[in-house]
Amino acid sequence: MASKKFDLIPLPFETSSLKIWLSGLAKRKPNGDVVMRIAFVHDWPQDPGLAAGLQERLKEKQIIVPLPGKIRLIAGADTSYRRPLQSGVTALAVAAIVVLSFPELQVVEVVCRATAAPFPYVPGLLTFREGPALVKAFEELTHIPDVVLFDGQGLAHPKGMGIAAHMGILIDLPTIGCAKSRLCGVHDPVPTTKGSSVCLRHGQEVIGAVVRTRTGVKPVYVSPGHRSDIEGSVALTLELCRRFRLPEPIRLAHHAAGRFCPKPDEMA
DNA sequence: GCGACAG
DNA sequence: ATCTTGTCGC
Repeated sequence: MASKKFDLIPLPFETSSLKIWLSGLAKRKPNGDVVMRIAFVHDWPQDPGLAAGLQERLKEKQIIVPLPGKIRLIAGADTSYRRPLQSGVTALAVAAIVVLSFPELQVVEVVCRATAAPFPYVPGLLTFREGPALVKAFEELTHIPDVVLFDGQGLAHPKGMGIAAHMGILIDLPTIGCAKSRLCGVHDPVPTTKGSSVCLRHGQEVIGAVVRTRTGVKPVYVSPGHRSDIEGSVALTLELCRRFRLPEPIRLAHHAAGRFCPKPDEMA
């Protein structure tokens, strides 16, 4: 459940179960709880070829547009792994989603869920390893964020369908990809001062930006996922980097996923 | 054929 | 990502 490092606060404004229920992005669980609804549901292929094919079909649904003008809730999502209790068994993926108020950045909600992760890590197919756990976590979220940040690429992916883009289409919300290293694309050297950024290109197309979030510290790779654009993604990412290299939502999600201890009965 | 390669 | 303690530096 919630990581005890955080103090969950009540929202200082109107965002309730009623609101998400009316938005159409919610569903009611058997136990009565109103939580987020996954807008696009699909099976998780175990075959790399089918996975790549699915990315191409999802690409047609991707929309690159400016972020919403009013942002009150921002979420960060991250996944950690835990070695199986017995060797030779499938690894466990632990997904965490932390919702923060914006611009205060107070923790509003934390959800952690674990699932088996049979799909191996393959560059370009990261979503098929982390996606199942992330979807399970999103289905328990009781607050609908205005934008979600992921620890990986969005548009800056060989097929333009990095984990931020893929998940954005599944939850039908604005998303941003913020990766710690490069997957593809080329770029000029990034000025060493905080706030500097250069374009990340793939051929003649600009697919994202390399952003210096801390002076003298390795830059991060930012690219829009779904319903967001490059400029807005870079600007918001910088606003979310208060004292560290990574934006606060992702840092907190990373921490939450790492310390979560799943009980035997709460994994798929 | 030889590298590169999110987490 | 994960296996892992201490340690160098701002």
